[in-house]
Amino acid sequence: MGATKTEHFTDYQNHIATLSKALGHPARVAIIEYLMKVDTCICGDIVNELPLAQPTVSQHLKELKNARLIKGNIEGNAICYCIDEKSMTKLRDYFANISDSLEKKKSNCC
Amino acid sequence: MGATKTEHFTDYQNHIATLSKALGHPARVAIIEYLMKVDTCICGDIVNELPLAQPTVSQHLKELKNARLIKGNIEGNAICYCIDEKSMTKLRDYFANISDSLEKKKSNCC
DNA sequence: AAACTATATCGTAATATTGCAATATATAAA
DNA sequence: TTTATATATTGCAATATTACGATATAGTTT
Repeated sequence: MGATKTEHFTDYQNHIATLSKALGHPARVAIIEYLMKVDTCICGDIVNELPLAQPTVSQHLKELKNARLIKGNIEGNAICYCIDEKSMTKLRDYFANISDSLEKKKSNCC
Repeated sequence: MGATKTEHFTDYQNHIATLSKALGHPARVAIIEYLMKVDTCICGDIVNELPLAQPTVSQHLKELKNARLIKGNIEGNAICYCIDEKSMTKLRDYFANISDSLEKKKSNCC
Protein backbone atom coordinates (compact mmCIF):
# COMPACT_ATOMS: atom_id res chain seq x y z
CA MET A 1 0.00 0.00 0.00
CA GLY A 2 0.87 3.65 -0.16
CA ALA A 3 1.34 3.49 -3.91
CA THR A 4 -1.37 4.79 -6.21
CA LYS A 5 -3.01 2.05 -8.27
CA THR A 6 -2.58 3.88 -11.57
CA GLU A 7 -3.04 0.72 -13.62
CA HIS A 8 -6.70 0.59 -12.67
CA PHE A 9 -7.51 3.93 -14.21
CA THR A 10 -7.64 5.26 -17.76
CA ASP A 11 -4.72 7.10 -19.36
CA TYR A 12 -6.81 10.24 -19.43
CA GLN A 13 -7.69 10.01 -15.74
CA ASN A 14 -4.04 9.45 -14.90
CA HIS A 15 -2.97 12.33 -17.09
CA ILE A 16 -5.35 14.83 -15.53
CA ALA A 17 -4.31 13.57 -12.10
CA THR A 18 -0.61 13.99 -12.94
CA LEU A 19 -1.11 17.55 -14.14
CA SER A 20 -3.26 18.42 -11.12
CA LYS A 21 -0.88 16.81 -8.69
CA ALA A 22 1.99 18.84 -10.08
CA LEU A 23 0.07 21.97 -9.16
CA GLY A 24 -0.90 20.54 -5.78
CA HIS A 25 1.78 22.45 -3.90
CA PRO A 26 1.75 26.21 -3.28
CA ALA A 27 5.43 26.52 -4.20
CA ARG A 28 4.71 25.12 -7.62
CA VAL A 29 1.71 27.39 -8.05
CA ALA A 30 3.98 30.26 -7.06
CA ILE A 31 6.53 29.20 -9.68
CA ILE A 32 3.87 29.20 -12.38
CA GLU A 33 2.66 32.61 -11.25
CA TYR A 34 6.19 33.96 -11.33
CA LEU A 35 6.77 32.59 -14.81
CA MET A 36 3.55 34.32 -15.88
CA LYS A 37 4.57 37.59 -14.27
CA VAL A 38 8.01 37.89 -15.81
CA ASP A 39 6.48 37.68 -19.28
CA THR A 40 9.66 36.58 -20.95
CA CYS A 41 10.97 33.37 -19.56
CA ILE A 42 13.53 33.75 -16.86
CA CYS A 43 16.84 32.06 -16.34
CA GLY A 44 17.23 31.28 -12.71
CA ASP A 45 16.42 33.57 -9.77
CA ILE A 46 13.22 31.63 -9.06
CA VAL A 47 15.16 30.53 -6.00
CA ASN A 48 15.35 34.15 -4.79
CA GLU A 49 11.61 34.53 -5.25
CA LEU A 50 10.65 31.54 -3.12
CA PRO A 51 11.01 31.02 0.65
CA LEU A 52 12.68 27.67 0.07
CA ALA A 53 16.23 26.44 -0.26
CA GLN A 54 17.79 25.94 -3.67
CA PRO A 55 17.62 22.12 -3.70
CA THR A 56 13.95 22.25 -2.74
CA VAL A 57 13.15 24.67 -5.55
CA SER A 58 15.12 22.53 -7.98
CA GLN A 59 13.04 19.55 -6.92
CA HIS A 60 9.78 21.42 -7.44
CA LEU A 61 10.95 22.56 -10.88
CA LYS A 62 11.75 18.96 -11.73
CA GLU A 63 8.24 17.87 -10.82
CA LEU A 64 6.69 20.60 -12.92
CA LYS A 65 8.96 19.54 -15.77
CA ASN A 66 8.09 15.85 -15.36
CA ALA A 67 4.40 16.72 -15.59
CA ARG A 68 5.21 18.82 -18.69
CA LEU A 69 3.80 21.96 -17.15
CA ILE A 70 7.06 23.79 -17.79
CA LYS A 71 9.95 23.43 -20.19
CA GLY A 72 13.61 24.15 -19.51
CA ASN A 73 16.21 25.19 -22.05
CA ILE A 74 19.88 25.27 -21.21
CA GLU A 75 21.11 28.79 -21.73
CA GLY A 76 24.86 28.72 -21.23
CA ASN A 77 25.42 28.55 -17.53
CA ALA A 78 21.81 28.94 -16.43
CA ILE A 79 18.55 27.26 -17.43
CA CYS A 80 15.64 29.06 -19.02
CA TYR A 81 12.33 27.82 -17.67
CA CYS A 82 8.96 28.65 -19.11
CA ILE A 83 5.37 27.43 -19.08
CA ASP A 84 4.31 24.70 -21.47
CA GLU A 85 1.24 26.14 -23.13
CA LYS A 86 -0.14 22.78 -24.20
CA SER A 87 -0.60 21.44 -20.69
CA MET A 88 -2.25 24.62 -19.53
CA THR A 89 -4.63 24.42 -22.46
CA LYS A 90 -5.42 20.84 -21.54
CA LEU A 91 -6.30 21.83 -18.00
CA ARG A 92 -8.33 24.80 -19.20
CA ASP A 93 -10.30 22.60 -21.59
CA TYR A 94 -10.89 19.98 -18.93
CA PHE A 95 -12.32 22.37 -16.38
CA ALA A 96 -14.14 24.46 -18.97
CA ASN A 97 -15.90 21.33 -20.16
CA ILE A 98 -16.96 20.39 -16.64
CA SER A 99 -18.02 23.93 -15.76
CA ASP A 100 -20.02 24.38 -18.95
CA SER A 101 -21.75 21.03 -18.58
CA LEU A 102 -22.73 21.82 -15.01
CA GLU A 103 -24.11 25.18 -16.05
CA LYS A 104 -26.29 23.60 -18.73
CA LYS A 105 -27.57 20.88 -16.44
CA LYS A 106 -28.28 23.16 -13.52
CA SER A 107 -28.55 20.10 -11.36
CA ASN A 108 -29.65 21.70 -8.12
CA CYS A 109 -30.04 18.54 -6.12
CA CYS A 110 -27.34 19.51 -3.60
CA MET B 1 10.50 18.47 7.31
CA GLY B 2 8.03 16.72 5.12
CA ALA B 3 5.28 19.21 5.84
CA THR B 4 4.39 21.82 3.25
CA LYS B 5 5.31 25.34 4.32
CA THR B 6 1.89 26.78 3.57
CA GLU B 7 2.43 29.83 5.75
CA HIS B 8 5.00 31.17 3.32
CA PHE B 9 2.56 31.38 0.45
CA THR B 10 -0.48 33.51 -0.29
CA ASP B 11 -4.01 32.36 0.44
CA TYR B 12 -4.70 32.25 -3.25
CA GLN B 13 -1.68 30.11 -4.00
CA ASN B 14 -2.64 27.74 -1.20
CA HIS B 15 -6.21 27.60 -2.41
CA ILE B 16 -5.32 26.72 -5.99
CA ALA B 17 -2.86 24.15 -4.65
CA THR B 18 -5.52 22.59 -2.40
CA LEU B 19 -8.00 22.28 -5.25
CA SER B 20 -5.35 20.88 -7.59
CA LYS B 21 -4.05 18.46 -5.01
CA ALA B 22 -7.54 17.09 -4.46
CA LEU B 23 -7.65 16.18 -8.14
CA GLY B 24 -4.12 14.82 -8.02
CA HIS B 25 -5.23 11.22 -7.81
CA PRO B 26 -6.82 9.22 -10.64
CA ALA B 27 -9.47 7.77 -8.32
CA ARG B 28 -10.65 11.26 -7.47
CA VAL B 29 -10.64 12.27 -11.13
CA ALA B 30 -12.69 9.13 -11.79
CA ILE B 31 -15.15 10.11 -9.08
CA ILE B 32 -15.63 13.54 -10.64
CA GLU B 33 -16.10 11.96 -14.06
CA TYR B 34 -18.66 9.57 -12.66
CA LEU B 35 -20.56 12.37 -10.98
CA MET B 36 -20.58 14.20 -14.31
CA LYS B 37 -21.79 11.12 -16.18
CA VAL B 38 -24.72 10.26 -13.96
CA ASP B 39 -26.18 13.71 -14.54
CA THR B 40 -28.33 13.69 -11.46
CA CYS B 41 -26.34 13.30 -8.29
CA ILE B 42 -26.03 9.75 -7.14
CA CYS B 43 -26.46 8.25 -3.73
CA GLY B 44 -23.74 5.71 -3.22
CA ASP B 45 -22.57 3.05 -5.66
CA ILE B 46 -19.43 5.04 -6.44
CA VAL B 47 -17.76 2.20 -4.60
CA ASN B 48 -18.99 -0.29 -7.24
CA GLU B 49 -17.62 1.93 -9.99
CA LEU B 50 -14.08 2.09 -8.61
CA PRO B 51 -11.46 -0.66 -8.31
CA LEU B 52 -10.89 0.22 -4.67
CA ALA B 53 -12.24 -0.94 -1.34
CA GLN B 54 -15.06 0.93 0.37
CA PRO B 55 -12.94 2.59 3.06
CA THR B 56 -10.52 3.83 0.41
CA VAL B 57 -13.30 5.34 -1.65
CA SER B 58 -14.78 6.92 1.45
CA GLN B 59 -11.41 8.50 2.16
CA HIS B 60 -11.12 9.90 -1.37
CA LEU B 61 -14.63 11.31 -1.12
CA LYS B 62 -13.66 12.96 2.13
CA GLU B 63 -10.69 14.64 0.52
CA LEU B 64 -12.79 15.92 -2.35
CA LYS B 65 -15.28 17.22 0.18
CA ASN B 66 -12.59 18.88 2.28
CA ALA B 67 -11.33 20.69 -0.81
CA ARG B 68 -14.94 21.68 -1.55
CA LEU B 69 -14.88 20.05 -4.94
CA ILE B 70 -17.95 18.00 -4.06
CA LYS B 71 -20.85 18.33 -1.65
CA GLY B 72 -22.63 15.56 0.20
CA ASN B 73 -26.22 15.58 1.40
CA ILE B 74 -27.56 12.94 3.72
CA GLU B 75 -30.43 11.22 1.98
CA GLY B 76 -31.97 8.82 4.43
CA ASN B 77 -29.69 5.86 4.62
CA ALA B 78 -27.31 6.86 1.85
CA ILE B 79 -25.43 10.06 1.01
CA CYS B 80 -25.98 12.08 -2.11
CA TYR B 81 -22.74 13.42 -3.50
CA CYS B 82 -22.43 15.95 -6.25
CA ILE B 83 -19.93 18.37 -7.76
CA ASP B 84 -19.53 21.82 -6.24
CA GLU B 85 -19.87 24.11 -9.23
CA LYS B 86 -18.08 27.02 -7.58
CA SER B 87 -14.76 25.23 -7.21
CA MET B 88 -14.85 23.99 -10.77
CA THR B 89 -15.53 27.52 -11.95
CA LYS B 90 -12.58 28.71 -9.93
CA LEU B 91 -10.27 26.20 -11.57
CA ARG B 92 -11.65 26.97 -15.01
CA ASP B 93 -11.09 30.68 -14.50
CA TYR B 94 -7.58 30.11 -13.20
CA PHE B 95 -6.44 28.04 -16.15
CA ALA B 96 -8.38 30.08 -18.68
CA ASN B 97 -6.59 33.17 -17.45
CA ILE B 98 -3.19 31.54 -17.79
CA SER B 99 -3.97 30.03 -21.17
CA ASP B 100 -5.36 33.27 -22.58
CA SER B 101 -2.41 35.31 -21.32
CA LEU B 102 0.04 32.88 -22.87
CA GLU B 103 -1.78 33.04 -26.17
CA LYS B 104 -1.61 36.81 -26.24
CA LYS B 105 2.04 36.93 -25.33
CA LYS B 106 3.12 34.24 -27.74
CA SER B 107 6.39 34.03 -25.87
CA ASN B 108 8.21 31.58 -28.08
CA CYS B 109 11.48 31.56 -26.16
CA CYS B 110 11.26 27.89 -25.25
C1' DA C 1 43.99 26.17 -14.88
C1' DA C 2 41.58 28.26 -10.80
C1' DA C 3 37.72 30.53 -9.05
C1' DC C 4 33.03 31.59 -9.57
C1' DT C 5 28.11 30.81 -10.75
C1' DA C 6 23.97 28.19 -11.63
C1' DT C 7 21.65 24.10 -11.22
C1' DA C 8 21.19 19.15 -10.12
C1' DT C 9 21.72 15.10 -7.28
C1' DC C 10 22.43 12.43 -3.00
C1' DG C 11 21.31 11.23 1.50
C1' DT C 12 18.36 11.57 5.11
C1' DA C 13 14.76 13.04 8.48
C1' DA C 14 10.03 14.42 9.12
C1' DT C 15 5.61 14.10 7.55
C1' DA C 16 1.80 12.85 4.31
C1' DT C 17 -0.67 9.76 1.35
C1' DT C 18 -2.59 5.43 -0.14
C1' DG C 19 -4.96 1.28 0.73
C1' DC C 20 -7.49 -1.97 3.33
C1' DA C 21 -9.29 -5.10 7.16
C1' DA C 22 -11.80 -4.55 11.10
C1' DT C 23 -15.02 -2.04 13.35
C1' DA C 24 -18.27 1.66 14.40
C1' DT C 25 -22.38 4.36 13.34
C1' DA C 26 -26.78 5.31 11.71
C1' DT C 27 -30.86 4.77 9.06
C1' DA C 28 -34.15 1.41 6.80
C1' DA C 29 -36.58 -2.76 6.51
C1' DA C 30 -38.26 -6.99 8.49
C1' DT D 1 -36.32 -5.10 18.12
C1' DT D 2 -33.50 -7.67 15.15
C1' DT D 3 -31.41 -7.61 10.67
C1' DA D 4 -29.77 -5.56 6.65
C1' DT D 5 -27.69 -1.64 4.18
C1' DA D 6 -24.77 2.46 3.52
C1' DT D 7 -21.13 5.11 4.94
C1' DA D 8 -17.49 6.60 8.22
C1' DT D 9 -13.66 5.84 11.36
C1' DT D 10 -9.71 3.47 13.35
C1' DG D 11 -5.37 1.36 13.08
C1' DC D 12 -1.70 0.02 10.58
C1' DA D 13 1.73 -1.10 6.85
C1' DA D 14 3.77 0.40 2.52
C1' DT D 15 5.08 4.07 -0.09
C1' DA D 16 5.49 9.03 -1.47
C1' DT D 17 6.39 13.83 -0.61
C1' DT D 18 8.69 17.72 1.37
C1' DA D 19 12.69 20.01 2.84
C1' DC D 20 17.49 20.85 3.15
C1' DG D 21 22.71 20.28 3.99
C1' DA D 22 26.36 18.51 1.57
C1' DT D 23 28.17 17.59 -2.63
C1' DA D 24 28.44 17.00 -7.64
C1' DT D 25 28.25 18.82 -12.33
C1' DA D 26 28.89 21.99 -15.87
C1' DG D 27 29.51 26.23 -18.01
C1' DT D 28 31.85 31.21 -17.36
C1' DT D 29 35.01 34.20 -16.12
C1' DT D 30 39.50 35.60 -14.71
